[in-house]
Amino acid sequence: MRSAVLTIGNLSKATGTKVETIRYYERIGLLAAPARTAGNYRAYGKTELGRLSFIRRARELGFGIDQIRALLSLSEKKRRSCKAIDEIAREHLEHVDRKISDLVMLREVLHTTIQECSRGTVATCRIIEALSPVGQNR
Amino acid sequence: MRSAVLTIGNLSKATGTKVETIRYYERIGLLAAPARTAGNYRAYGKTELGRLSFIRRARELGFGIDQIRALLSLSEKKRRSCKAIDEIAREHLEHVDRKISDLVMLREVLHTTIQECSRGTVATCRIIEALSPVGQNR
DNA sequence: ACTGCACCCTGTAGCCACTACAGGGTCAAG
DNA sequence: CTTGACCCTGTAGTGGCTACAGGGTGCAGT
Repeated sequence: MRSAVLTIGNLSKATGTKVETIRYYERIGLLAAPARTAGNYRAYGKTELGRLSFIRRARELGFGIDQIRALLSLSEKKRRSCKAIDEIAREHLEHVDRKISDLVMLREVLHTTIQECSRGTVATCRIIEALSPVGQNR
Repeated sequence: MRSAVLTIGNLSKATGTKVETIRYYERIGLLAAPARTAGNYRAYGKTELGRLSFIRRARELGFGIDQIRALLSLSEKKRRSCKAIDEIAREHLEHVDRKISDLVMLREVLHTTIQECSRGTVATCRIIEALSPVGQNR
């Protein structure tokens, strides 16, 4: 039993990817079009399983499709320096850092606003007041 | 000079919203269709300026369109309790909190992975290794 | 009166990364 | 030989815009 053939459903379960998503990855060229069975079913092997697992892990880490494309292509050039890979990862880390600090600032404003809410009527609600332009709040 | 009439471009500048976005808000019913001039230009007044400012502030705080719809409708019922408003805001705060903690966890994994990178060749790159399924990394 | 330009109009398509059908075909178990 | 789980293609929808294309309007300068 060498490298069983996987249907799209098997591959889906094995990688935790929805069937539609796998077909989507094929459509956008992230996965190559696989061999087909007599009944026109997609037939996947270990190679595709590996590639899809890689993609999923990278997605979980928040990499974008184009970044993953680059990572995949770089990962095949084993003897090259991994400088380019490092750069993609660092760029992404910076992106995540920026996103976190944006959200933390937003959270502060939101939290403060909610804290100030008097639990009274809408007319005196500080949340609405915070959103309303000056002098429009009556 | 009582409440000058604003063109869509004026409203755009006054609120920092792109013209296309204003038209989009109209299309989805977040802004009412305004009066028109003889030449079929949209003619806005203070009311719309106020409403759009409100929407923009809420968007900056990350509220979704449907939440803003609810906030706008609630904000008109001045004598009601602001409980429902408080709830929307709290729900959104929770959402933001969850997003932050997800991103912080992700950041940790990413950061650790990058730290481990030996700056050698792709074959020994820890970033690629972290993404590769077990036993696929050679 | 004419020209040029900035602005406005509608309608449609694109972005990201999927997700969700509709309307059919295939395959294995009972 | 039927049932039901799976598979196929193709298209449209999600959120919240953004970007055209292909036209019309308004006003300042000449």
